[in-house]
This record gives sequence, structure tokens and C-alpha cells, in this order.
Amino acid sequence: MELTSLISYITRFITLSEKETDILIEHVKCRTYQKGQYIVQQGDVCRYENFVISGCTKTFFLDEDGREHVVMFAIENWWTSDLGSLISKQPADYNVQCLEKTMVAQFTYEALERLYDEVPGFERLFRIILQKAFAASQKRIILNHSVPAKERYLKFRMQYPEIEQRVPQYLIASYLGISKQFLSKIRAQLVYEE
Amino acid sequence: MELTSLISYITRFITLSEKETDILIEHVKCRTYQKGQYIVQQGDVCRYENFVISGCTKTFFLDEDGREHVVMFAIENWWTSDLGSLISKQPADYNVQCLEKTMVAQFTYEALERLYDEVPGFERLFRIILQKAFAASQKRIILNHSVPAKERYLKFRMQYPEIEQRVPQYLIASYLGISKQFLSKIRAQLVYEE
DNA sequence: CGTCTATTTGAATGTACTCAAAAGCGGTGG
DNA sequence: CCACCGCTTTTGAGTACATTCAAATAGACG
Repeated sequence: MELTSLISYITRFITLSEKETDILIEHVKCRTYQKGQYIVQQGDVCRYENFVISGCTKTFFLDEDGREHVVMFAIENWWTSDLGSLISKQPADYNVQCLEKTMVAQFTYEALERLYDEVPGFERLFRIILQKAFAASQKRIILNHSVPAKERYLKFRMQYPEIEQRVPQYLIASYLGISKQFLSKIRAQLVYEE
Repeated sequence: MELTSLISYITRFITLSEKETDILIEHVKCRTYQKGQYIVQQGDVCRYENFVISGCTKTFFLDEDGREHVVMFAIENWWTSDLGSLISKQPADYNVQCLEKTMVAQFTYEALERLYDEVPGFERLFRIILQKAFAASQKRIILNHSVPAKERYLKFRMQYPEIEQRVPQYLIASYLGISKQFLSKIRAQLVYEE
């Protein structure tokens, strides 16, 4: 079934009884987006927390000059959303757009609230996910401050080889916080070095 | 009492019965550190989640060249810790050092676990705190990528005027990801512009 | 007043950016 | 099958932003 990957993901963190699994399934809905479609749009209120079942998304933001800044990618077994917007019901800061045909499991705000109440451990699940996400985000800030672009690119390649394959280079440059031309030059240099 | 600020902080997010407040108080311990003392040391396992009652701390990390990189500051009513280390019991990536004489309320890992079990809503409290922290951290990444140093400094000054007053300039430079000399030049420029 | 730390200033350098243009790479249609 | 189109990547020249190193100044504290 479509939700298999979600269930097995969740049970890596908490145990679910059969009944709880049923409750979970009642509160989640699968949806497929085509390549290019938006799951979240900057300015709209974000309605869902999304778990990627298949496909690939980018989360980005457009600055005043219309430049795109990639915040993160999400592939199978990742969560993606504009959490700030979902919780506060304020307009989203970010866009989440599909880079491929993408299937997600969606939780509305209300579904999450009910799950927090009805499934003990669900709140813990999200606390743990958030702890990891926060720690990773902080590491990324330091990495940007302490390491030159070439090494950041190498680390990215090591850490996310799948994403490197699936995503156009100019988006990776944006994620790394450098221009696409500069990333191209870094790559040329790396080829030369080998 | 010393814990007043902690209680009133917590009750901004969740409601606590008298009994729950008592349980909370049983699981927390106050401690005062002198200026310069370390609450967490890079390489040691982090033992506490800390809530700052008074004073000011910096969280930083030393890279291979021995350079210091400031990750965050914490003043009254902020949390500070190396969460990743606390939860995983792995060596901490960061140092937390007091920039002033600082009083903190400390929760051990075990105390937190018990509080999660015994005080419904406590898990929610940390989920909410983490959501905010994560959202802020992501915004900071984008800010670093999309905005030149001068503006980043101005935003910092606007957002954290207290910290700007209490913390030496070279640490703010480090937090912003620029050299202390460059921040000094930015400031000179700002004075000239007024 | 002297010492220690923090900040400022200046010159030379480096890293990364912009703009512009060319080359590569799929896919589509004639 | 190839010519063309749109999109991505590469290349090059000139520039801007930020760094390093070194030295001078300013502040804080005993």
C-alpha cells in the first residue's frame, strides 16, 4: 500500500499498535503532484505537513529581486512543509515545488492536532524529527561560515549522492549559497585535480 | 523564587496545574556559573538542557584551525544546550560558555524523559519550541545567502538590540559569519552615512 | 599609569559575483 | 535524420565583497 513507507518510517522512532496505525491512516491522505506543481506557495497559508512517498521537491524562496534561494530538497522518506506557516496559519515564507512527479502523504493541521491527542508518542515523534532537523540546520549555518564553497560542495555530494544525481546543478548551487557559474568552475577544477 | 521566569515562560505555551508545577520543580535544578565558565564543552557529552534565568551565554565551535565560530547567543528566557549531544549521548559539537555571570535552570536527560511522561503538554512545549527554533534557523541560512553582510548586521541589531549591547563586537561578527575587521568597517560606513 | 583586550585602519589578496556569450543536451517536428 | 528550440552548463573578463596580515588606537581594569 502507498503508506507502507510512512508507517515503517514512523515505527523507526515510536511503536504503533494496530489501532493506532488505523487512527494514523484515517488522518492522512495521499496526493500526487506532477513535475512543476506547487505543494506550498509563498504567500498562501500552508495547509499540510507532507511526507514524501516518491519523487523529489525543492523548497525555495524568492527575494525582492526575484532571485530564487533553495532552502532544502526532499526525496523519499523526508518531510517537507512550511512548518511556521502551518502552525501559525500565517502566509508561507517558502514555496515547495515538485522537481519530479511526486507522491506525498499529507497531514492537515487539524489531523496533526488529533493525532497528538489520540496517539501517545506521536508528539514525541515530531519532537525527535524537529530536534534532528534543528541540529542539522545549525550545522549548515556553521558549515557556510567555516568552509569554502568547494568543500561545501564535496560534503553535499558525499552526504546526498542521490540528490546530486536527481537535481539540476544550478539548484544545488543555490542550496549551497553560491552562483551557478561558480559551482560550474568548482566542478571544472575538481575534474582537473583528478 | 528563582524559577519564576521559567514557570511563566512555560505557561505562555501550555497550562500547568499546581501539581504539575510541583513535578516540574522537582525535576529542575538551578545553577550559577561565573563569567568564562563552560556549561557545555565540545567533546564532552552534554548533560543538561538549560534555561537562562539571568546572564548571557555564547554557543560556539572550534574548527580544525582553532577558529571560533559562534552559533548562537542566549540571554534571559532562552534555552541553550547541545541538544544533539544530550539526546544521543554522543560528544558535543559545541561549547556553551558564559559571557557574564549566568544562572540557569537545568534539566537532565532523565528529568526531561520523566517530565514528558508525567506532565502532559511538556512534550508539546518542546515540540513548539523546536518548531520555532528550526524555522528561525532556516531563515538564518537564507539570510546568509541572500543578503550582504551590512544588512545582516542591521537586521541583527534590530532583532536583538539587547545582545548587541551586551556582547563584544567580534563575537557578533563571528555570529554573522564575517571577520571582526570587516564588521568594524561596516560600522564605520554606517556612522558616515548618518 | 600600564597592561590586557577589543576595535579600528590600511594595504594587498582572494573568493565569489555579474554580465555576456558560447557550447552542450534533450526533445520535437518537419 | 537533422534542424531547431529551450534549458542547463561552461567559459572568460572585469568587478565587488570580504579576508588576511600588520600596526595603530581606544577602552577597561587593577
